[in-house]
Amino acid sequence: MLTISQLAAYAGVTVRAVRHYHAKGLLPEPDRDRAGYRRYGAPAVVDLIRIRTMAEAGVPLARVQELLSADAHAFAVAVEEIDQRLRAEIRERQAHREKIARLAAGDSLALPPEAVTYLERLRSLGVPGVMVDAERDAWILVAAQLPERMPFYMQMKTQQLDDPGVRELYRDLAQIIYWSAEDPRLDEVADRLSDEFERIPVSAWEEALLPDDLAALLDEVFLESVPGARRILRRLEGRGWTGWTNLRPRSAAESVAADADVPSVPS
Amino acid sequence: MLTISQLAAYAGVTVRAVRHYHAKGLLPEPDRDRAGYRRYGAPAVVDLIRIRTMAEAGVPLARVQELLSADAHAFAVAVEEIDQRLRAEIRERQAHREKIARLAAGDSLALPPEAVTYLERLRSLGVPGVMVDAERDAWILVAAQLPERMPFYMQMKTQQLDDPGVRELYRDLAQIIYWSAEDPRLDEVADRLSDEFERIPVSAWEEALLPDDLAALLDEVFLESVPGARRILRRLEGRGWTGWTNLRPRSAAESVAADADVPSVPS
DNA sequence: CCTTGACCTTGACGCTGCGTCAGGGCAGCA
DNA sequence: TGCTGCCCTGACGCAGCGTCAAGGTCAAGG
Repeated sequence: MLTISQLAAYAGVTVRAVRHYHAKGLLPEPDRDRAGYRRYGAPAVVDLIRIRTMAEAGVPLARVQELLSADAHAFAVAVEEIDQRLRAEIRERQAHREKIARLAAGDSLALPPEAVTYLERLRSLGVPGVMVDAERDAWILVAAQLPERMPFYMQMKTQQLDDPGVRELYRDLAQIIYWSAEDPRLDEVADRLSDEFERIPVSAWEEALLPDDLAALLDEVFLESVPGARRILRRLEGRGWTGWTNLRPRSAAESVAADADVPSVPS
Repeated sequence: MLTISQLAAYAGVTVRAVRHYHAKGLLPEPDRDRAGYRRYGAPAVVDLIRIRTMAEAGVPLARVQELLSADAHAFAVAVEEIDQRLRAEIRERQAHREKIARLAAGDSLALPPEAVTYLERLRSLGVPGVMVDAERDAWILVAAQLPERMPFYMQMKTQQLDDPGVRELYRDLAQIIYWSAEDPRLDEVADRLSDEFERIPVSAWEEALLPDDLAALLDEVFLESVPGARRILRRLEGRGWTGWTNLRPRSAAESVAADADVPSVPS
């Protein structure tokens, strides 16, 4: 007769595992000797090896129980199911590998590649790091909400950068992050922005509207990260504009006031 | 300002997950409103999306914490380590798939293929199922203890089956499982066994000895599963044999009595 | 006879990443 | 005032054991 540690040694498992299988009902509790020790016969070793074999094949212990006493058909079904799970887990991990490979390559996983390209272009134009970071955070929010519209937005933004006037404005605009909340130069920048906005046809605003709650969130990012933000917005309002993320001529804003589901573009 | 459910919705996670990240220290606890509710600003959404992105890349939460504030080098090292773990897990699951595929194919995973072949041959010789099962259980024990010697044993047993006399003896021997413990025909079978054993050179015994504890275990299997086992052993002893699994002429047994590490062959 | 060391017993917490109650507070609406 | 819906904390549950903790047993040696 074997003690629990001998049994465990024969099957190549730990004593703890054996007791666990007892507790789970996979292995029947054997008789005890007068000291209360479990005493096993040879069949227990065979049972235990069977359990181990299934467990090592990736079968969850709960299913080992059924499988030990299943007919051929039920067994085949169960095995197929387990194999499916294993395949899914492998695919999952492969996807994880790709993701962390992209992480290692320096990509921000929270953004699609076209957004990364756009941000790099911003940086190469001389826009300060903090500003690019703020812009990046804003786009992370958009990408999380509307991933399918990211290519559209990025194409739009990239096209805007093809205009030298916009590029220059962008570089100058970027500087405001260093200015105090009441710097008078803010008004001048706001006016140049307003002039630029007027060149954009009304239809383009409509196309790029974001859901109102998301827009509010992005406005908040702007207001919190840029000291002069509030003054810029006030000045723009004086020039007939409303909002920032969902920027619109006031007239247009009134006409679509009830409609909140059309996306727009931030910053 | 956002409530916890809004924050969660923006990042595409559950409320429970957000609280979990707070508890883990991954995401800072925000200020509360007067009702004690957590109120989040936009940056929290970005932080949360970052955490989610790493977690979905298979990074354990404990490491997400370090990685969020790691320099480029530490980051690369950590990523490499995580990738290694993922590769290992994929290999593991692929091995599991192969194992359960063999299970589905009807193989007994607890036995090497050559043992399965041997057992099938036994069955095809007309040996009753219960007997083959007992033999299988015995070999499962051996395979678990001495996997590297299984090819040797199986070759040996298979060779024995090439002898028509042995085959016939085996078929007859198999019947004893149905006999009562004191069936007089048992003595006759034991005598035929003894005759057969005498044809085996002493050197062959030595080569096939099993460790004594394993042999004792296998003897127990025999004694417990075959009613007439004890009577057979008594008769064999009268003919000058000792043991069963580690069967030896008594003289040989005495000469190697102190030596317990040499393997032998069961049944 | 006592001690020592190796083994045995049960019970319970720990790890991962949350899901899922349980029990109760707060806010707005009819 | 009650209903509904969201928020709070606290705690258990899941898989498969690892790892104490606190104590009983057994065989051997001094």
